[in-house]
Amino acid sequence: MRATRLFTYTLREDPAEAEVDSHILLLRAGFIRQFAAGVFAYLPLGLRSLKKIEKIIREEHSFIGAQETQLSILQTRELWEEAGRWDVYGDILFRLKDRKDRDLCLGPTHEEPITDIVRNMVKSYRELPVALYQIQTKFRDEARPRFGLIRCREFLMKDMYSFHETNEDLENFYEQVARCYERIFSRLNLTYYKVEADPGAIGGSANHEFIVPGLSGESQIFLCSNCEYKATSEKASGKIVELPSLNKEDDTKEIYTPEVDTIDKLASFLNIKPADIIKTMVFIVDGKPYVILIRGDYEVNEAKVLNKLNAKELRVATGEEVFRYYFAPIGFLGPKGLPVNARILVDESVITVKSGVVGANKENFHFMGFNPLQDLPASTNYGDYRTTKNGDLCPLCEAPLKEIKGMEVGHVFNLGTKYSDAMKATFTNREGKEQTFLMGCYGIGVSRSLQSVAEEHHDENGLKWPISVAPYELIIIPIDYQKIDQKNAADQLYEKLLSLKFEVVLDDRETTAGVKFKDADLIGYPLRITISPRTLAKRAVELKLRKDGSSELIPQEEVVNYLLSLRTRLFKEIEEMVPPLLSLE
RNA sequence: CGGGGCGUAGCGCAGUCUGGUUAGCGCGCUUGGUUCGGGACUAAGAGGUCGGCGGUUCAAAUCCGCCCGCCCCGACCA
Repeated sequence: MRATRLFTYTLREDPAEAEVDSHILLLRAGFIRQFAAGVFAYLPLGLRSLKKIEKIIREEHSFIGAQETQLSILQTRELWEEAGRWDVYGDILFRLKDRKDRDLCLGPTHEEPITDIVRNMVKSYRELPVALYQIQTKFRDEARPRFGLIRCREFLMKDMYSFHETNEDLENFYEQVARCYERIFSRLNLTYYKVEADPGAIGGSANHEFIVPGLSGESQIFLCSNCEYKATSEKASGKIVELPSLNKEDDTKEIYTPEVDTIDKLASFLNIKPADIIKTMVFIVDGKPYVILIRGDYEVNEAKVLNKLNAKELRVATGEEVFRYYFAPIGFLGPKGLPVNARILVDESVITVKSGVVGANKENFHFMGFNPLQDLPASTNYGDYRTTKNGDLCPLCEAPLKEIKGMEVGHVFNLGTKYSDAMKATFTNREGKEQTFLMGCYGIGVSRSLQSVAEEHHDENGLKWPISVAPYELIIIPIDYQKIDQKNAADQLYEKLLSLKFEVVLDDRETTAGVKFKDADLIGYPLRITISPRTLAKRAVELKLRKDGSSELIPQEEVVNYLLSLRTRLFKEIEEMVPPLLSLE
């Protein structure tokens, strides 16, 4: 491609609308262009990189026997109602009507259509397992699109669904997909963590997210400082650090605490630690009130509560509700003297409080000296209902956990029979009986991955694409293309490299060398060849690597072979990071 | 959805508070000349319904009202 023909532009200044480096650079380098909040067009450079990611995804999926399909973006209400999600999915679903006033939506995900196809086509265990994927534009009317391609309303996603006869088979395939994802992210030269995640509303047993660190991270994860344990903040079950308790009181003692209705106020009013307080929260879970006791320095983890109660919906109760159910104002609620039939969940963290402060169920009063093991009924079950915090201990090895922020680029789910049950998707098993499919679903944010690569690989001058994702592998810059000797040398090399299937740009623009260099750095070509009177005098060209800035003179007659082996080497460096495929059983 | 900020040429901005000539600056773009290894210099140009609609006024980018859009911070997720 000649630079004079390349449909692009570069911006010298940062666009006002972008905040994150990778977003700024993708705009400045002419990879993408925004049309509306969370809606982008890909310009030729951006699309080339995106296609490279797709190609890697396709290759890796072929290794695990998955087949590509393309489901419709337009989906019918009826299908969504079958799995009960038309109403549940809410505002995030783009809804529209056709000319006959029928309800349709734009697919935010494709469990329903895929399950519909498979239940109609697969009737026998002999046809299993099946794994189908697609790379397709998804639509989600996000409450808050942000960070360019990171959180879009229209975005590219690879989604795959697998169908199995046995759970063993599903679990085996799940591991293969997880490995497939690790290979893909490795080939994109992304730093990633595979972390245990919460099954959440989608349900199912196993569930892992692939997180790239940084990027003003939307998700928080915990990494063990010692072992391999990694989990999302929702899933992580850190062990509690015991803190010294207050001096033990013989009995609970009522104290006057005027207008002290938060943990922070109470801690400073009594000059104690939040961990000396037992917090009493009220949540409305599927319409029913629940009291949750938790140590004052922890937050209730809503996902864990939902899982424990196998519930769908949860919210913090209002002050009125709390008073109606427990006859005490928010801020002064406590475990002593609650109605006998109250539903109570107690987090394990309260066990570490030997002499705690709790609400007295009366405005402006608390009790001191509450000992859960004595003062709560012996039948109390203790569970994990808290959000792990920085410094909690690893559940496997008890080393401190550290919290980092990151971005989810991939997710693998063991769905079990959630959708196949709801949609009556069955086949005949080897005993001749009807059985529902066991399903897995697996996603990669493709457009999000593109920006993640840009985020990890850039510097103050611009993008630094790994060769596997670069829109072009190489740019040839003749300092002055109008000079006949430079032009000849550049043209010759360009033609030769094209014939060898190099992805090469020739910067034939009539502009200064500085502009060409700046643009090359900004766009982030991994390799740059400079041809100038200086180099030609030595019958050589200059080769510069974007990733480390190193450069060397290469004799003209050797440059083609040198580039061929260099390209091979760069790909090899990436391949060496890729974990091996799991053997197929 | 709540809170904050912004909308003036392809991009970045000034002008708005305190209404008043032909709405300005830088980058980019066009043409000529001089340059030519890290975003050159110079001369001459082109490019605007000042987000939209309505109102106030002799007069509105500027004041008032309504609407639309974009960005950031929080509740959600690939």
